[in-house]
Amino acid sequence: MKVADKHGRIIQAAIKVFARNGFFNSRISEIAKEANVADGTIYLYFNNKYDILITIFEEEMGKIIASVKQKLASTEDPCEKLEIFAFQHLSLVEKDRDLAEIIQVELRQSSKFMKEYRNRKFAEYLQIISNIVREGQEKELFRKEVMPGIFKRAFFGALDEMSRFWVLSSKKKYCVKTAARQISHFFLDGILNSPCHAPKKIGKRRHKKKKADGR
Amino acid sequence: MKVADKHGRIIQAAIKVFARNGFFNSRISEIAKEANVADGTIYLYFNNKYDILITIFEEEMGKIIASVKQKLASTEDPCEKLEIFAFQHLSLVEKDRDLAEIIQVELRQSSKFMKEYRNRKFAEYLQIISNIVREGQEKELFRKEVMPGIFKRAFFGALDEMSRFWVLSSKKKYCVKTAARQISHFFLDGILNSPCHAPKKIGKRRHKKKKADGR
Amino acid sequence: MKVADKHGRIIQAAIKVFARNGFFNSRISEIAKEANVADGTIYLYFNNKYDILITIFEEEMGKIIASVKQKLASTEDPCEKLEIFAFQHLSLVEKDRDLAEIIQVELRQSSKFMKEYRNRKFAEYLQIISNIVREGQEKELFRKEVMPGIFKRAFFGALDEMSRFWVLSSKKKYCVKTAARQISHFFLDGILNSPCHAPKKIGKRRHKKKKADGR
Amino acid sequence: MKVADKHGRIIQAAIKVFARNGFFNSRISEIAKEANVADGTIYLYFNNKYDILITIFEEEMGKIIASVKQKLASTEDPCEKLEIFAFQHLSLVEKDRDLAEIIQVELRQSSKFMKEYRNRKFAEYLQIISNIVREGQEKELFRKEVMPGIFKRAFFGALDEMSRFWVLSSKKKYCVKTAARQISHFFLDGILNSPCHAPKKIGKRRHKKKKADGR
DNA sequence: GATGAATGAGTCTTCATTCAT
DNA sequence: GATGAATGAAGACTCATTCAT
Repeated sequence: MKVADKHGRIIQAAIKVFARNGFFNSRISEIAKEANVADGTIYLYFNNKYDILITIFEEEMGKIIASVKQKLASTEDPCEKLEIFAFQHLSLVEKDRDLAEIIQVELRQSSKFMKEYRNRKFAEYLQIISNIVREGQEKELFRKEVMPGIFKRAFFGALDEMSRFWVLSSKKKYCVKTAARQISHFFLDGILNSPCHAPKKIGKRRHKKKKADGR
Repeated sequence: MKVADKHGRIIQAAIKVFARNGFFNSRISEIAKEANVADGTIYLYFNNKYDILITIFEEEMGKIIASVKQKLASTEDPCEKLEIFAFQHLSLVEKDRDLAEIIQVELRQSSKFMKEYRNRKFAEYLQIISNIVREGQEKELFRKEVMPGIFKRAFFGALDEMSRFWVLSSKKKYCVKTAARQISHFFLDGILNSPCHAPKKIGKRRHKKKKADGR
Repeated sequence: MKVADKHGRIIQAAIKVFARNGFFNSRISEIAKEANVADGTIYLYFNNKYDILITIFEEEMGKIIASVKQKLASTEDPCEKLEIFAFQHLSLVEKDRDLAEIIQVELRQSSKFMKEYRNRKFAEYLQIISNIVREGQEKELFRKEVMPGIFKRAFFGALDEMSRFWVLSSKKKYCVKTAARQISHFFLDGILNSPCHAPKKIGKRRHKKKKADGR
Repeated sequence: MKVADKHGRIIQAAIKVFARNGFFNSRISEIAKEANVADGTIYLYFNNKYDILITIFEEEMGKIIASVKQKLASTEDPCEKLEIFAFQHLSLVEKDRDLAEIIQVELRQSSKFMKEYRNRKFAEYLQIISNIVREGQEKELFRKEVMPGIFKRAFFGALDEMSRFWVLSSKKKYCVKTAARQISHFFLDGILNSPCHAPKKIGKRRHKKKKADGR
């Protein structure tokens, strides 16, 4: 029960408190109170305040990555995979807003160490996306010009901004499913009505030409 | 000779210092030193440390919005507009990394006030994107199913994450032009090689069908 | 061995320091040093510097009032009571100069809150005097024209000024007993050599008449 | 006109501001504003903030002493003189509450310098009272046992406390004339109903005897 | 292991005072 | 003389961390 796992209780309390106040405006004493633990006890489990933040990231991101990877295993289709990724990402945000807020907001604090640390751990998550892209390109489903290194960021960024919307606004205009579908379709099909899809160099102003030919 | 404009000097110094250390790890005295000004002088121009952050956002976002809007006026084509927006956004990030870092990272601090404040000012910027989308839809260039409220976030998020890459990594693998073009093309054309573009309800798994029809 | 009662130690230290420098010229760090306590420890027991002052007043005035009331219980004679009050008041000042100085001087700081606060607590002390007067009037020992509301202030003021003399001058020309006796006699018998004591309206210039009748 | 006498304007402004906030809570800039003068200008007329306080005391006490002495010259009767003194003192307080508040409250700040300084200047005022007493004793109007050094403080203290009542309470239950008369009568006649006024050693419990002889 | 009272380093902010104009 | 922008010293208060129990 709640009594035993102090480590876990502290982490959960910290997630709640950090999400509520932000890392810098959170007090160790507040976390201790929330966890029903003495202030000093926290230092039996963590080196310092910052270490709690790192640990949250480490443990929770690990879970997330594992979970997403597992879900993706259900299909071979890169298109589907992208949509599944989008759906999973947004679902997680919806399910655990506090955690999402911390990963979204608090972990962007620009402590040099954090920046690098986060990047390393984070790269793993982004990698999932670029792997899907490469897979799609190998299967000749996705265009070769698409640069996976750019795509992974763009795709993640789109989801991330969408979830920030939820995290910060607390009212949810769109349902997760709709959002996940819309976003993955943006990236799969684009938003153009009926583009001419002859393979072309990305970077040539194709749609300008369209305009020229009468549209 | 000391430059007269203390307000401006303090803002510039603060941008530099906040970018270097983060808001909470920055000291007023450091900003003062950087601005060649006495500590107390800062309080002649700003109410408190936080006020400096707000002011940076207010003034600089104002400039950015104005600048972007002006650039967009050069064309009528919504497709081009998106690419221009992307290019402008990324260029600004490249030109003033410190400022970009602050807007990217520091302004996400979760002070409840900031969250709301930032959102308000920020909405203006996002609005530019959704207006382009609506314009494109009116001209029947963009699909009707695209929800501008989702698109604006997805598009901005893609650019934002891309620029975080620059801000945080400090090495730049891709040039701005390439990135801007790639990203706007993701959203215009999608990444699929030769999709079937009969208008369809977004939400129906179109690419699933493709799979079904033999691909 | 360090004494356990930190609250008490801080109060005593503060009395000493406030008396030495005045409230506004006293530093928390000085009080902490005097109390053999860390600066921060003070804030475990008091909300702020001002709160220490308030607490001193509250606690010590409580003791004083209780002590005086107890001493007064030893007699029924209002005349004696006045002298006892005078003696007690001056004795207390003599015994604890630092405390007396604070009550005398520092608590007159004109913070609007303090003014009112002090008055409330203080009224209790003055009340003791006016009650003695009313008692004396009921026993027909004291003249009916005497207004207890004025008398209490006059009597207290006389003692108060006398003690300021001690507090500020640090040399004591008169012994407490003498001063207490003189002052209570001023108020009981007046200073006139052989006045005509037919009951009269206070406010009629009695001593003028005397002059008229040949003196 | 208001324009010319900056010294006077600053003094008047300071009296108002010090009375409102207390010395330590008053800002030079507030005084400057009240006096319609630049902050720096104050330092053309005064050495520092403290110097303003001293000057207020010096100049205003001078005026008060002169004024009181003049009024006292109108009679030879020590009894009358005491009542005149009381009336004058209380009238002054009523006329200029701000000034009274400062002299009452602010000048009691326990800066060592102020304490001594105030005492010196103040002694002059108290001297007036003890001189009246000595005069009365020489004329055999007042008892010889009365110690002028104690009396002057007691009498002044009574008036002083009475005026604090006005200064702090802002409502005035008793009129100045009544208060002045009551207080001077306390000291002239005492408050006993019909004391036996055979000259006696002050210090012998006379009123005890009364009780003994049947009252 | 657990506690929470105690610590004291660290910083924002104020404001009397100065001085170039 | 007058100004008021600029200065920078100083201090109340906070809070992460420690350690005796």
